[in-house]
Amino acid sequence: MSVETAPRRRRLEPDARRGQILACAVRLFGERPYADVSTTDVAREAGVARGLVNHYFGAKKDLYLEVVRVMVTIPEVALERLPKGDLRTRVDASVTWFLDVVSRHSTSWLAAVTARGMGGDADVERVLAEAEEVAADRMLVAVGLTGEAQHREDLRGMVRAYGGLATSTAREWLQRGALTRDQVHLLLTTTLLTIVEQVIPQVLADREPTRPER
Amino acid sequence: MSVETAPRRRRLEPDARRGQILACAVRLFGERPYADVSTTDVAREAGVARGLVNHYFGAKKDLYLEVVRVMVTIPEVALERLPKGDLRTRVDASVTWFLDVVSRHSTSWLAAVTARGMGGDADVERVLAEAEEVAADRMLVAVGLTGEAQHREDLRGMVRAYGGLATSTAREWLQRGALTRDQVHLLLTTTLLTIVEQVIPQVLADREPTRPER
DNA sequence: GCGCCCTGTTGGCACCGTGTCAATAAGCGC
DNA sequence: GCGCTTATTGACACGGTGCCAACAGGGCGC
Repeated sequence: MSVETAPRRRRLEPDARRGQILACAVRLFGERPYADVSTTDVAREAGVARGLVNHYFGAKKDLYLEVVRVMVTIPEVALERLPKGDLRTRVDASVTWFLDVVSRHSTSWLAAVTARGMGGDADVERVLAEAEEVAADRMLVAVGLTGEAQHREDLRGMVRAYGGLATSTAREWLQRGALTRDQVHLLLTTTLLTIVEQVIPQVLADREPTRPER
Repeated sequence: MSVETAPRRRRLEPDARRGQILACAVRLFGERPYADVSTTDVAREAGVARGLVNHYFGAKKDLYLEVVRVMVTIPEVALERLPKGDLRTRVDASVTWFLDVVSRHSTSWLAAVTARGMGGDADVERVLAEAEEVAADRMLVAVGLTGEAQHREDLRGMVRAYGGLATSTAREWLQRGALTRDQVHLLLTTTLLTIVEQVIPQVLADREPTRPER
């Protein structure tokens, strides 16, 4: 009667084990704040000794960085097939796409965005900033503002700021339930349209008072 | 030659001691993230035994809550003397006031806002939410949207969302230096104007399809 | 002025979570 | 089956936290 059907130790390939632990960590950090999740919890969840977590990820903060990176990495699948139509259409489609993706991964996305740096940690801030960066660039091409090489930095700043609006608005919808999806959609499209049509042209114009016309 | 000018122990009134410790904590948490500030640091900064910190504030998190509460509490002095003029004027004045106050207390304000809950902590989130609430209400009266009793919740949601834009935009200016104050001012005024004039009327209209006209 | 008592203040204790490392055994090749 | 590589473990030390009984500052009554 072989009771020991499961050997207490099972060897996995490093990549597999690492991925399994990371998956468990993502789940736990998604439902509880940073300080309330111990590496022991992660290890228990993965059915593994606590030391192994440190072996694969180093410090707890490093594990958390990986987790946040996974959480904010959005499936960059589509978005390549919507640049047709005028500005309003593209803006509308972009907002729709954004609301779709955040509502689908709402819990983990909320956790990642809410966890703005476990109290101002520099490294976490960096990871969030990188994600903002790619999102902003993607948004720039979506609304067709790829040129303007010399103002690229100003534009990125504007779009990153708009990202803050998108984040807080989505939170009002998904977390607080204070707004409906339609209201959020309306707010985000109208605002983005205003920024692109009114704010950005004025910024581009103001930046070169040194070279009037010619 | 009385060398012992300073008795190693000095008794202060509870309020005074508590306030002194809190002031030191505000300074430390303003320049370093939550995890990097130990209660020992706070005690040393205040020239006091570590146990006293726990005696007055309980757990470290409770002290942090007090600190955040202090950081986000804005001097509610003025703002009562700007409701003259049309909408554009009032919006402009409100944004100017906001930018003034955040730039004056930039470091502590940034620390508080960036510290979105030390990794999603519920209590810290609550304190931030309360601050957002009063800021939103203040903004509502500033732009003259006090009526509309039945839509108050929707309006507050909108304004809170706009607060996210204000936050991220100010961060682009103060922390990243990616935008100038003029650019921030332009973005915030134009956007707020759009929200009040275009988005909100539509929301108010859409909410009552059950009572068409009469 | 001298003591007493109230209470602000201290130092040390026990506990928990983390990071590290040598020891262990799983599983593949022979 | 044997041995070797290495994934995995358990125990150790360390630092930070919360708690508590003991201490002493300084105001009060005498």
